[in-house]
Amino acid sequence: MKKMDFFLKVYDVVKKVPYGRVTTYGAIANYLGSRKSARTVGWAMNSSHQNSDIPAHRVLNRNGVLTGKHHFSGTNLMKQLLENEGLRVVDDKLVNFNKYFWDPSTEL
DNA sequence: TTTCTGACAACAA
DNA sequence: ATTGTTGCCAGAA
Repeated sequence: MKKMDFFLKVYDVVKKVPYGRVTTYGAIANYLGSRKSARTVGWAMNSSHQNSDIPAHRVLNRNGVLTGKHHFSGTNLMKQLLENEGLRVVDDKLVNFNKYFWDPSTEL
């Protein structure tokens, strides 16, 4: 296993998130083996911005809140992307989050 | 090299 | 229920 194994796994999982679905940092971290590495998942996303085609807008925190929206190009780009996939966002939070939640541990 | 921080989340008090 | 601390990994100072 290489050093950046964690990053690669994160990328891989995020890229497999189906259209119109979302997942969380914790879910990915848990799938990778450690639920506490959720932070690192977010870090991977930050890095992914300049590396690959990662749908980072589909990754939210456990509350379904667009925590990382501020890191996107615009202020509401992340929100727009989600709405573009048929989702609904109110007050930087995904509506029916539980319904759209895609857990790699369960569905992959 | 040591220390701090960061798109989070769980546990303790 | 709310607040504070701890764990995880990688990068910057």
